[in-house]
Amino acid sequence: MQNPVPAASAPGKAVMAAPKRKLVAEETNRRADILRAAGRLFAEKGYAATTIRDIAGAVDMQSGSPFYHFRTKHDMLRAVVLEGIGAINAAVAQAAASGKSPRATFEAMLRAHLDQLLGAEGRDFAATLLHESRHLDAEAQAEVVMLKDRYEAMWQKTLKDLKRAGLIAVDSPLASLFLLGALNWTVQWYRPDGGKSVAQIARQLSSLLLKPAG
Amino acid sequence: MQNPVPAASAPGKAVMAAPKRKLVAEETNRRADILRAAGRLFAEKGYAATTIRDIAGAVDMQSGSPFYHFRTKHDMLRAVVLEGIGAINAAVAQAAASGKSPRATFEAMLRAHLDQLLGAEGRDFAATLLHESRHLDAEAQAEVVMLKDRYEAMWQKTLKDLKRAGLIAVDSPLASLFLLGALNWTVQWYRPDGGKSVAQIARQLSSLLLKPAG
DNA sequence: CCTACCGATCGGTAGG
DNA sequence: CCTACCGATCGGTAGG
Repeated sequence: MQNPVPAASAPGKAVMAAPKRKLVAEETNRRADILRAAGRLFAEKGYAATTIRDIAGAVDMQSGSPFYHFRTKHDMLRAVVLEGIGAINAAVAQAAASGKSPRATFEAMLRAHLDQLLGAEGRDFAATLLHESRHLDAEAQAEVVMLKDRYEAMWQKTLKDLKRAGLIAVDSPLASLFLLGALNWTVQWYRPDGGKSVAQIARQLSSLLLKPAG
Repeated sequence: MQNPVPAASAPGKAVMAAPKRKLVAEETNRRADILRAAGRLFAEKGYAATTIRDIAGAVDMQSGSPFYHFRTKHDMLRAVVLEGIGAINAAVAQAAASGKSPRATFEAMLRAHLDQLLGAEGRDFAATLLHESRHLDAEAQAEVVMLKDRYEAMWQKTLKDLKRAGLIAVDSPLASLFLLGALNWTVQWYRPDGGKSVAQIARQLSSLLLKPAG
């Protein structure tokens, strides 16, 4: 949304069509490069301790150049955080709609959430979402809160399904918060080269909360 | 440990004893004031976004004066974080040694942990411990990791006791991590003026994890 | 603990 | 997207 097409590539004659398309794609990639680098640095050092020069250097730009793609540093944070919650929401919603049994659906949702938090593609966006959202301005924070509420409601609904199926004793909102806490805390201790896979962690959490099968 | 007695209060004659003692007490209080203010600001805005001028202003000092009590901003962070983990450790260890039944001991430990995280006296130190420790240097981080490991071992032992008493199905290290995640995540959603008290939260988490009584 | 200050660094911009 | 730059702010210090 920010400078999707720079002023430099103003509309030209028909002969310009091909180069223009390529330019747009390159610019989009550059923007995505900056976002990935910003996400990694925000996750590693925190938003306030990350400088524009850090981000620019990570994508081999000069310090003023990121501002061609983003208006402010704050806009980068906003984009990273929204990417984080968007990816988690999409992944877990897909798992929730898989049409399997309540227990299998629940485990698929746990896996999806953990994949986003711990997997290489999503973890920097997720960590920034979890730890740096307070640096957003009030408007962006309200946006994030709305998306978070929607996300938590999805888990609340899943707990109700599990209760109805007799697989869980309590489906209070508090139970959702405990569950999300156990999930989100994994970013503090999970190591990719540790003994446990994401699928194993999901299964153990499931078996801790649900009644034994059969 | 940092400037416990400033050079200004060098040993004098006997007549100096009383004023000197008072001076020391005042200086100690000033240091504690700074630490509380730093904890609050670190918890609210994060370490990197908090300036020495913020902290000095919060205790009505000029911007250079905190350095009379602390060598660097980093030393303040270290002191805040160590105060945080020290207080949690002490509170939960006391609950663990209460000599009650396994279930009652467990609930007392949950309450103690949550009191430190959510209560007015400890929450800023605890939040700084949980969210800002990454800004510590390697040496201080190792110190914190050691204390954290000791703390987690205490919970691990408690889970083993519960297992032995037949109150819990699984006492793996992973279960400890899930439990601590559910506990530590409360700082993200708990509101003092919300509907639930710390004791209620502790009881609900206990009943979610333990088998029904009797 | 204050006054007065310093060098370094920061987010952002004008003009190309 | 780079060059060159600006005003603001930062952690920290010397001297009292």
